[in-house]
Amino acid sequence: MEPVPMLLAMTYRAMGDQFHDRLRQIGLEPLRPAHGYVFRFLKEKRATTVDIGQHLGVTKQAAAKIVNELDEWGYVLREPHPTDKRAQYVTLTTKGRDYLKFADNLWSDLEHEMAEAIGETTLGTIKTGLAEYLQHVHGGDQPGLRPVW
Amino acid sequence: MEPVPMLLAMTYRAMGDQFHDRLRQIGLEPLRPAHGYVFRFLKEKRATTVDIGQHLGVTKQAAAKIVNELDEWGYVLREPHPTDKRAQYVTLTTKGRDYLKFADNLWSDLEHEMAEAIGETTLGTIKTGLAEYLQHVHGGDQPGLRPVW
DNA sequence: TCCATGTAGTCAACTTGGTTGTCTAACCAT
DNA sequence: ATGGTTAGACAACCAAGTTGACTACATGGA
Repeated sequence: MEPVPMLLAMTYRAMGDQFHDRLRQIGLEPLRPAHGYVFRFLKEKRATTVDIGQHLGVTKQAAAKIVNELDEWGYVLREPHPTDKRAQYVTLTTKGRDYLKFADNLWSDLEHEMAEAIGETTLGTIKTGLAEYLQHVHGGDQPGLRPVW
Repeated sequence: MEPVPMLLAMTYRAMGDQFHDRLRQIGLEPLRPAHGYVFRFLKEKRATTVDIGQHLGVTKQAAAKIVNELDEWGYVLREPHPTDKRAQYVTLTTKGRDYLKFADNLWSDLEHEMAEAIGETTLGTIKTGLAEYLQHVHGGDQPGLRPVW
Protein backbone atom coordinates (compact mmCIF):
# COMPACT_ATOMS: atom_id res chain seq x y z
CA MET A 1 0.00 0.00 0.00
CA GLU A 2 1.23 3.41 -0.90
CA PRO A 3 2.11 5.80 1.90
CA VAL A 4 -0.69 8.11 2.97
CA PRO A 5 0.58 11.31 1.32
CA MET A 6 0.71 9.61 -2.06
CA LEU A 7 -2.86 8.40 -1.66
CA LEU A 8 -3.89 11.92 -0.72
CA ALA A 9 -2.07 13.44 -3.70
CA MET A 10 -3.50 10.95 -6.16
CA THR A 11 -7.04 11.28 -4.88
CA TYR A 12 -6.79 15.06 -4.88
CA ARG A 13 -5.53 14.97 -8.42
CA ALA A 14 -8.18 12.49 -9.55
CA MET A 15 -11.06 14.47 -8.09
CA GLY A 16 -9.67 17.73 -9.43
CA ASP A 17 -9.36 16.25 -12.89
CA GLN A 18 -12.95 15.09 -12.86
CA PHE A 19 -14.14 18.46 -11.64
CA HIS A 20 -12.19 20.23 -14.33
CA ASP A 21 -13.41 17.92 -17.08
CA ARG A 22 -17.05 18.43 -16.18
CA LEU A 23 -16.69 22.18 -15.96
CA ARG A 24 -15.27 22.13 -19.47
CA GLN A 25 -18.04 19.87 -20.74
CA ILE A 26 -20.56 22.37 -19.50
CA GLY A 27 -18.61 25.14 -21.15
CA LEU A 28 -17.91 27.07 -17.98
CA GLU A 29 -14.60 28.90 -17.80
CA PRO A 30 -12.14 26.48 -16.21
CA LEU A 31 -10.66 28.47 -13.35
CA ARG A 32 -7.84 27.04 -11.31
CA PRO A 33 -8.25 25.68 -7.78
CA ALA A 34 -6.71 28.84 -6.34
CA HIS A 35 -9.55 30.88 -7.83
CA GLY A 36 -12.07 28.57 -6.26
CA TYR A 37 -10.43 28.90 -2.87
CA VAL A 38 -10.70 32.66 -3.21
CA PHE A 39 -14.43 32.40 -3.91
CA ARG A 40 -14.94 30.18 -0.94
CA PHE A 41 -12.95 32.58 1.24
CA LEU A 42 -14.83 35.67 0.05
CA LYS A 43 -18.16 34.02 0.69
CA GLU A 44 -17.37 33.97 4.37
CA LYS A 45 -15.54 37.20 5.04
CA ARG A 46 -14.78 40.57 3.54
CA ALA A 47 -11.14 40.48 2.60
CA THR A 48 -8.38 42.51 1.02
CA THR A 49 -5.77 41.22 -1.40
CA VAL A 50 -3.34 40.82 1.47
CA ASP A 51 -5.85 38.72 3.37
CA ILE A 52 -6.34 36.54 0.34
CA GLY A 53 -2.61 36.06 -0.03
CA GLN A 54 -2.33 34.87 3.55
CA HIS A 55 -5.26 32.53 3.11
CA LEU A 56 -3.74 30.97 0.02
CA GLY A 57 -0.24 30.90 1.43
CA VAL A 58 1.30 33.08 -1.28
CA THR A 59 2.73 36.61 -1.40
CA LYS A 60 0.44 39.59 -1.80
CA GLN A 61 1.83 40.12 -5.30
CA ALA A 62 0.82 36.62 -6.33
CA ALA A 63 -2.57 37.15 -4.75
CA ALA A 64 -2.92 40.44 -6.61
CA LYS A 65 -2.42 38.62 -9.91
CA ILE A 66 -5.21 36.21 -9.11
CA VAL A 67 -7.51 38.99 -8.01
CA ASN A 68 -6.72 40.90 -11.21
CA GLU A 69 -7.72 37.90 -13.29
CA LEU A 70 -10.94 37.41 -11.38
CA ASP A 71 -11.66 41.11 -11.79
CA GLU A 72 -11.03 41.07 -15.56
CA TRP A 73 -13.28 38.07 -15.94
CA GLY A 74 -16.01 39.70 -13.92
CA TYR A 75 -16.09 37.39 -10.91
CA VAL A 76 -15.07 39.97 -8.32
CA LEU A 77 -14.85 43.71 -7.96
CA ARG A 78 -12.94 46.04 -5.71
CA GLU A 79 -14.64 48.38 -3.30
CA PRO A 80 -12.99 51.17 -1.37
CA HIS A 81 -12.26 50.27 2.21
CA PRO A 82 -14.51 52.27 4.53
CA THR A 83 -11.79 53.43 6.92
CA ASP A 84 -8.45 52.72 5.26
CA LYS A 85 -7.82 54.70 2.08
CA ARG A 86 -4.98 52.42 1.02
CA ALA A 87 -6.99 49.23 1.13
CA GLN A 88 -9.71 47.76 -1.04
CA TYR A 89 -12.20 45.07 -0.21
CA VAL A 90 -12.49 42.36 -2.82
CA THR A 91 -16.08 41.19 -3.17
CA LEU A 92 -17.86 38.60 -5.28
CA THR A 93 -20.07 39.78 -8.13
CA THR A 94 -23.28 37.98 -9.00
CA LYS A 95 -21.34 36.10 -11.64
CA GLY A 96 -18.86 35.06 -8.98
CA ARG A 97 -21.56 33.88 -6.60
CA ASP A 98 -23.26 31.95 -9.41
CA TYR A 99 -20.02 30.25 -10.31
CA LEU A 100 -19.39 29.29 -6.72
CA LYS A 101 -22.88 27.90 -6.37
CA PHE A 102 -22.45 25.82 -9.50
CA ALA A 103 -19.05 24.59 -8.39
CA ASP A 104 -20.42 23.64 -5.00
CA ASN A 105 -23.12 21.54 -6.64
CA LEU A 106 -20.54 19.86 -8.82
CA TRP A 107 -18.34 19.03 -5.86
CA SER A 108 -21.37 17.67 -4.14
CA ASP A 109 -22.08 15.42 -7.13
CA LEU A 110 -18.52 14.14 -7.16
CA GLU A 111 -18.61 13.48 -3.46
CA HIS A 112 -21.85 11.60 -3.89
CA GLU A 113 -20.31 9.43 -6.59
CA MET A 114 -17.39 8.78 -4.30
CA ALA A 115 -19.81 7.65 -1.62
CA GLU A 116 -21.38 5.23 -4.09
CA ALA A 117 -17.98 3.82 -4.95
CA ILE A 118 -16.58 3.29 -1.48
CA GLY A 119 -19.60 3.52 0.79
CA GLU A 120 -21.22 6.34 2.66
CA THR A 121 -19.77 5.45 6.03
CA THR A 122 -16.26 5.02 4.67
CA LEU A 123 -16.40 8.47 3.10
CA GLY A 124 -17.68 9.87 6.37
CA THR A 125 -14.81 8.28 8.27
CA ILE A 126 -12.34 9.75 5.79
CA LYS A 127 -13.71 13.24 6.18
CA THR A 128 -13.89 13.26 9.95
CA GLY A 129 -10.56 11.46 10.22
CA LEU A 130 -8.72 13.98 8.07
CA ALA A 131 -10.39 16.90 9.81
CA GLU A 132 -9.41 15.45 13.15
CA TYR A 133 -5.82 15.04 12.07
CA LEU A 134 -5.69 18.64 10.83
CA GLN A 135 -7.12 19.79 14.12
CA HIS A 136 -4.43 17.79 15.86
CA VAL A 137 -1.46 19.22 13.98
CA HIS A 138 -2.68 22.75 13.27
CA GLY A 139 -4.97 23.49 16.16
CA GLY A 140 -7.44 26.20 15.34
CA ASP A 141 -5.59 28.06 12.63
CA GLN A 142 -6.00 27.44 8.93
CA PRO A 143 -3.49 24.98 7.47
CA GLY A 144 -1.78 25.88 4.21
CA LEU A 145 -3.70 25.04 1.08
CA ARG A 146 -1.15 25.05 -1.71
CA PRO A 147 0.28 21.59 -2.30
CA VAL A 148 4.05 21.40 -2.42
CA TRP A 149 5.43 19.58 -5.45
CA MET B 1 -17.21 20.68 6.78
CA GLU B 2 -14.88 21.53 4.00
CA PRO B 3 -15.27 19.69 0.71
CA VAL B 4 -13.19 16.54 0.39
CA PRO B 5 -10.56 17.91 -2.00
CA MET B 6 -9.71 20.73 0.39
CA LEU B 7 -9.30 18.26 3.23
CA LEU B 8 -7.04 16.18 1.01
CA ALA B 9 -4.98 19.20 0.01
CA MET B 10 -4.59 20.48 3.54
CA THR B 11 -3.67 17.08 4.96
CA TYR B 12 -1.20 16.50 2.16
CA ARG B 13 0.36 19.86 2.82
CA ALA B 14 0.46 19.34 6.57
CA MET B 15 2.13 15.94 6.35
CA GLY B 16 4.56 17.15 3.72
CA ASP B 17 5.55 20.11 5.86
CA GLN B 18 6.24 17.88 8.84
CA PHE B 19 8.27 15.51 6.71
CA HIS B 20 10.28 18.36 5.26
CA ASP B 21 10.94 19.94 8.65
CA ARG B 22 12.25 16.73 10.12
CA LEU B 23 14.47 16.02 7.15
CA ARG B 24 16.01 19.46 7.60
CA GLN B 25 16.44 18.93 11.32
CA ILE B 26 18.44 15.83 10.55
CA GLY B 27 20.43 17.71 7.98
CA LEU B 28 19.53 15.56 5.00
CA GLU B 29 19.28 17.26 1.63
CA PRO B 30 15.67 18.39 1.31
CA LEU B 31 14.61 17.01 -2.04
CA ARG B 32 11.19 17.86 -3.40
CA PRO B 33 8.29 15.38 -3.30
CA ALA B 34 8.73 14.63 -6.98
CA HIS B 35 12.21 13.29 -6.29
CA GLY B 36 10.86 11.07 -3.58
CA TYR B 37 8.19 9.68 -5.88
CA VAL B 38 10.90 8.79 -8.37
CA PHE B 39 12.84 6.88 -5.72
CA ARG B 40 9.78 4.95 -4.69
CA PHE B 41 8.98 4.17 -8.30
CA LEU B 42 12.48 2.99 -9.07
CA LYS B 43 12.53 0.71 -6.06
CA GLU B 44 9.75 -1.34 -7.58
CA LYS B 45 10.48 -1.42 -11.26
CA ARG B 46 13.21 -0.69 -13.71
CA ALA B 47 12.10 2.41 -15.51
CA THR B 48 13.12 4.83 -18.22
CA THR B 49 12.72 8.59 -18.12
CA VAL B 50 9.52 8.26 -20.13
CA ASP B 51 8.14 5.80 -17.59
CA ILE B 52 8.98 8.20 -14.80
CA GLY B 53 7.25 11.06 -16.59
CA GLN B 54 4.09 9.01 -16.93
CA HIS B 55 4.26 7.99 -13.31
CA LEU B 56 4.61 11.60 -12.16
CA GLY B 57 2.05 12.92 -14.60
CA VAL B 58 4.45 15.30 -16.35
CA THR B 59 6.02 15.38 -19.80
CA LYS B 60 9.11 13.36 -20.51
CA GLN B 61 11.07 16.61 -20.77
CA ALA B 62 10.10 17.63 -17.27
CA ALA B 63 10.93 14.13 -16.05
CA ALA B 64 14.33 14.37 -17.75
CA LYS B 65 15.11 17.51 -15.77
CA ILE B 66 14.35 15.75 -12.50
CA VAL B 67 16.40 12.72 -13.48
CA ASN B 68 19.28 15.01 -14.42
CA GLU B 69 19.20 16.60 -10.98
CA LEU B 70 19.12 13.23 -9.23
CA ASP B 71 21.99 12.11 -11.42
CA GLU B 72 24.10 15.20 -10.62
CA TRP B 73 23.47 14.76 -6.92
CA GLY B 74 24.43 11.09 -7.08
CA TYR B 75 21.09 9.48 -6.26
CA VAL B 76 20.58 7.70 -9.56
CA LEU B 77 22.55 6.63 -12.59
CA ARG B 78 21.69 5.68 -16.12
CA GLU B 79 22.34 2.23 -17.54
CA PRO B 80 22.02 1.19 -21.15
CA HIS B 81 18.80 -0.63 -21.90
CA PRO B 82 19.55 -4.27 -22.65
CA THR B 83 17.44 -4.56 -25.78
CA ASP B 84 16.52 -1.00 -26.84
CA LYS B 85 19.51 1.08 -27.86
CA ARG B 86 17.54 4.31 -27.62
CA ALA B 87 16.48 3.83 -24.05
CA GLN B 88 18.23 4.01 -20.71
CA TYR B 89 17.21 2.50 -17.43
CA VAL B 90 17.38 4.87 -14.51
CA THR B 91 18.51 3.05 -11.38
CA LEU B 92 19.07 4.02 -7.79
CA THR B 93 22.61 4.28 -6.46
CA THR B 94 23.45 3.20 -2.93
CA LYS B 95 23.04 6.83 -1.87
CA GLY B 96 19.61 6.82 -3.43
CA ARG B 97 18.57 3.61 -1.71
CA ASP B 98 19.84 4.91 1.63
CA TYR B 99 17.88 8.10 1.25
CA LEU B 100 14.76 6.18 0.38
CA LYS B 101 15.17 3.90 3.35
CA PHE B 102 15.51 6.84 5.65
CA ALA B 103 12.54 8.62 4.13
CA ASP B 104 10.44 5.47 4.43
CA ASN B 105 11.19 5.27 8.12
CA LEU B 106 10.28 8.90 8.56
CA TRP B 107 7.00 8.45 6.71
CA SER B 108 6.32 5.44 8.84
CA ASP B 109 6.89 7.55 11.96
CA LEU B 110 4.52 10.23 10.72
CA GLU B 111 1.90 7.67 9.85
CA HIS B 112 2.24 6.15 13.26
CA GLU B 113 1.71 9.54 14.88
CA MET B 114 -1.33 10.03 12.70
CA ALA B 115 -2.67 6.70 13.90
CA GLU B 116 -2.20 7.84 17.49
CA ALA B 117 -4.07 11.05 16.76
CA ILE B 118 -7.10 9.64 14.97
CA GLY B 119 -7.02 5.94 15.73
CA GLU B 120 -5.53 2.96 14.00
CA THR B 121 -8.76 1.74 12.47
CA THR B 122 -9.74 5.18 11.20
CA LEU B 123 -6.39 5.52 9.46
CA GLY B 124 -6.84 2.08 7.98
CA THR B 125 -10.25 3.01 6.65
CA ILE B 126 -8.84 6.17 5.11
CA LYS B 127 -6.10 4.27 3.34
CA THR B 128 -8.26 1.50 1.96
CA GLY B 129 -11.06 3.91 1.14
CA LEU B 130 -8.86 6.20 -0.90
CA ALA B 131 -7.22 3.27 -2.63
CA GLU B 132 -10.61 1.87 -3.49
CA TYR B 133 -11.74 5.18 -4.91
CA LEU B 134 -8.63 5.42 -7.04
CA GLN B 135 -9.20 1.90 -8.25
CA HIS B 136 -12.74 2.90 -9.14
CA VAL B 137 -11.91 5.98 -11.18
CA HIS B 138 -8.62 4.94 -12.68
CA GLY B 139 -8.95 1.20 -12.99
CA GLY B 140 -5.63 -0.54 -13.04
CA ASP B 141 -3.48 2.27 -14.34
CA GLN B 142 -1.58 4.70 -12.21
CA PRO B 143 -3.31 8.00 -11.47
CA GLY B 144 -1.37 11.25 -11.84
CA LEU B 145 0.56 12.39 -8.81
CA ARG B 146 1.18 16.08 -9.34
CA PRO B 147 -1.37 18.24 -7.56
CA VAL B 148 -2.99 20.91 -9.67
CA TRP B 149 -2.93 24.36 -8.12
C1' DT C 1 1.44 67.78 16.62
C1' DC C 2 5.08 65.70 14.47
C1' DC C 3 7.66 62.05 13.34
C1' DA C 4 9.15 57.14 12.98
C1' DT C 5 7.66 53.04 11.77
C1' DG C 6 4.58 49.92 9.51
C1' DT C 7 1.18 48.46 5.84
C1' DA C 8 -1.80 48.09 1.15
C1' DG C 9 -1.24 48.09 -3.25
C1' DT C 10 1.44 48.42 -7.65
C1' DC C 11 5.30 47.90 -10.85
C1' DA C 12 9.30 45.57 -12.46
C1' DA C 13 12.91 42.07 -12.70
C1' DC C 14 13.78 37.55 -11.95
C1' DT C 15 13.34 32.27 -10.81
C1' DT C 16 11.32 27.85 -11.14
C1' DG C 17 9.34 24.19 -13.04
C1' DG C 18 6.71 23.13 -16.13
C1' DT C 19 5.08 23.15 -21.58
C1' DT C 20 5.23 22.61 -26.84
C1' DG C 21 7.84 21.86 -30.84
C1' DT C 22 11.54 19.76 -33.30
C1' DC C 23 15.06 16.59 -34.31
C1' DT C 24 17.86 12.09 -34.50
C1' DA C 25 18.40 7.44 -33.86
C1' DA C 26 16.36 3.28 -33.09
C1' DC C 27 12.45 0.17 -33.01
C1' DC C 28 8.73 -2.61 -35.11
C1' DA C 29 4.78 -4.36 -37.97
C1' DT C 30 3.36 -5.06 -42.18
C1' DA D 1 12.25 -2.27 -47.27
C1' DT D 2 9.68 1.12 -45.40
C1' DG D 3 6.27 3.90 -43.04
C1' DG D 4 4.71 4.89 -38.62
C1' DT D 5 6.11 5.10 -33.68
C1' DT D 6 9.13 5.95 -29.69
C1' DA D 7 13.28 7.44 -26.38
C1' DG D 8 15.85 10.94 -25.49
C1' DA D 9 17.90 15.65 -26.10
C1' DC D 10 17.81 20.61 -27.25
C1' DA D 11 15.52 24.93 -27.55
C1' DA D 12 12.08 28.40 -27.09
C1' DC D 13 8.50 29.64 -24.48
C1' DC D 14 5.01 30.13 -20.63
C1' DA D 15 2.74 30.33 -16.08
C1' DA D 16 2.89 31.34 -11.58
C1' DG D 17 5.33 32.16 -8.26
C1' DT D 18 9.38 35.14 -5.83
C1' DT D 19 12.15 39.40 -4.17
C1' DG D 20 12.79 44.26 -4.15
C1' DA D 21 11.52 49.01 -4.56
C1' DC D 22 8.31 52.68 -4.31
C1' DT D 23 4.03 55.59 -3.14
C1' DA D 24 0.35 56.76 -0.39
C1' DC D 25 -1.75 56.19 3.72
C1' DA D 26 -2.11 54.66 8.78
C1' DT D 27 -0.79 54.55 13.52
C1' DG D 28 1.28 54.97 17.87
C1' DG D 29 4.50 57.34 20.70
C1' DA D 30 7.57 61.49 22.22
